[in-house]
Amino acid sequence: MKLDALDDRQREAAAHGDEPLLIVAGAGTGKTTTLAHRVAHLIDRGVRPERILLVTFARRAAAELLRRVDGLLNGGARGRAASGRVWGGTFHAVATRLLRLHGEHIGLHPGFTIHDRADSEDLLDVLRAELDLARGDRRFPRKATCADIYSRCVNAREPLGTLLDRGFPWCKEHEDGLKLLFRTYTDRKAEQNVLDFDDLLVFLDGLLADPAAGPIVRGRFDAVLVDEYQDTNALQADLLERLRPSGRGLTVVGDDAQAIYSFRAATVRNILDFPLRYPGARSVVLTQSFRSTPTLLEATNRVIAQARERHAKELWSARPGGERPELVTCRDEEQQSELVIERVLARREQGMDLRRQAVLFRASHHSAQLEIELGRRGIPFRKYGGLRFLEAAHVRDLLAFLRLLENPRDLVAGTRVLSLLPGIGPHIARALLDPVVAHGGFAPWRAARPPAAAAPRWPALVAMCEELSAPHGPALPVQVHRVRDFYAPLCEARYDHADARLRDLEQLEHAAAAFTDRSTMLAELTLDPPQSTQELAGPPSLDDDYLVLSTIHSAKGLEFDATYVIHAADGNIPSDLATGRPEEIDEELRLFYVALSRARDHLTVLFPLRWYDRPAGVGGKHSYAQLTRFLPPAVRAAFDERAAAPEALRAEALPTVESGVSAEIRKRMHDLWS
DNA sequence: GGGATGAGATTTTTT
DNA sequence: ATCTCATCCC
Repeated sequence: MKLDALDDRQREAAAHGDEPLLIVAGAGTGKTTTLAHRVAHLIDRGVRPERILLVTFARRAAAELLRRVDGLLNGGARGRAASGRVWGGTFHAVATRLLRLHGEHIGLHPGFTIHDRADSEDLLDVLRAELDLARGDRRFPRKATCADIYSRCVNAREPLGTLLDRGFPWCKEHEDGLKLLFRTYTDRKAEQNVLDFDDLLVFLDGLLADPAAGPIVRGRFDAVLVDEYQDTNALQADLLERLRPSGRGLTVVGDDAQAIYSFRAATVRNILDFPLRYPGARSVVLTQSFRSTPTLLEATNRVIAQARERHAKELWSARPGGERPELVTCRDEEQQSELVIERVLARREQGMDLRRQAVLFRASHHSAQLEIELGRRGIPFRKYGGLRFLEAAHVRDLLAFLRLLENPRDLVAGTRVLSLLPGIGPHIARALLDPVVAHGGFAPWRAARPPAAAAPRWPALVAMCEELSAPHGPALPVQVHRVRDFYAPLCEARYDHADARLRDLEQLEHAAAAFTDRSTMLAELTLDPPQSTQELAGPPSLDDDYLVLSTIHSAKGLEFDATYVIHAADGNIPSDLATGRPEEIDEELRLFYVALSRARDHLTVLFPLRWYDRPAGVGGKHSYAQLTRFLPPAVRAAFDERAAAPEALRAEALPTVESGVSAEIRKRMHDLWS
């Protein structure tokens, strides 16, 4: 195994022995390369690939890493199939696999279905109504807030009371109601053989803690490697300790300067305290950037230096100088889009593919105007983050059918399916589902009497459910096809643009062929949802070129030759919704840093002066924005500043010079109070 | 009890 | 613009 492609520190990390290892890897310092070499090195030293567990933040990251491991090992016979044998995936995906294999040891039926966030919210909503919590003069938290609170308690391992005090003071008065709700929620999931995202981690933790089963699961692995460790939460850190109690064989990689998932209960303490948790741990810090030019690093180093709490580390680069980053002030959003498109096309002219360029933004809707403009000009793009394929109602409908077939006791899925029929709402759905839950199959429906409006479609539904839930039913694409046929008229009756929606479902039918079975398909779609319809259709071909649009969160770990960070106005970055506490502002700063540090050669930060608060309606309410607080003069000095159209700015956007009259009026108003 | 309608509040990031 | 909740009619 050759490690000479690495620099000294990378090599030290890759070839490190068994003791716990922390790799602090700044942006672009070759983290993936190092991790790939470490995995290859382990295999080369005789560790069997199937005894290596590689936990990444997204499945794509695991696949990419293992591809590189294969590349490194290609010479030796042992490595040939490494990518297929190493355990790779997110915490949640790995937990699903282990629980299906070993969950029965702790009384978990392996046929469980998984509720995603929206399903959890639906169930909480039903229970909130059932428990009559919405009664009373004080408004009970909405379902999304309830789900948020629940999830944070579980992932941060924090009692409800203190969590409410710190994060949700306005919900404190409902503490008892929330406790009751969460108790009921837990019981109901158990009855339905359903696990939510958090349960996957909780039950794996329980499995590992079990005196009989724990050693068996632990014994499967010799090495555990975790990427993006700065974005793990307390529960995940405990899970790792259960997996490697002494820390031997454990490698974690991350960068505290890029911790951006505290809203999901991630805590930067995990990476900061790793050496305390595992005494004798080796720490390796990577600071040489192989990505950005020194001129860009000069700017990004200054940005992150503003963080209140951090491990100081200056990134440096051996690359030649390069172009200074630009900060461009625009009149408004339209001009910002103009400018981005102009730059993007100019760079494409010079030979830089669209996919080497990315537009990044804080919130998903920040790209709406740009998307329209790109569409108008026929410039292909792919958007990552924000509303995704799986969140569309028609896709959720179809998957609810499949989940009900997989697990007839899944009441959330069942309610969704039955409510599609005319005349059936939550109450009747519940009455029809109860006997199915008791029986564990659809036979009770043969004799059921649905309301008259639903009666014509009923026999077809029952026949379909019985046929497709049978142990040796038809092939998966055929199943999806059958469901789609049944669903089509319901979809047309219910939604606008039904034809476009049904085309999406056709895509889903094609995609179904790639999965071994229905259970796998459901789990994989839930745990790693396709970002778009295009992505579901398959990986883009090589000659397929498109501009990347992405939320900053979804751009984590990626790099581009040129990046454009749009809407760099205070209120957007940092988000107005996250400026309450100093820690929140620090996280927004790290988020801005993540955005800026994606660039290899060219970086443009854009700031539109005029900002529409609401999607432009009649009259278009707007206000004038301030530049993000993260670019004070001392930091801006590392940027080239320019205004997109100075004359336009003078004309309407900067009414700062007061006339003598207004000064006089102000003085009078002032004197009024003295 | 289902479903349409309208008023009022809320609006980030995602496994 | 979208979600949530209350009201009213079938």
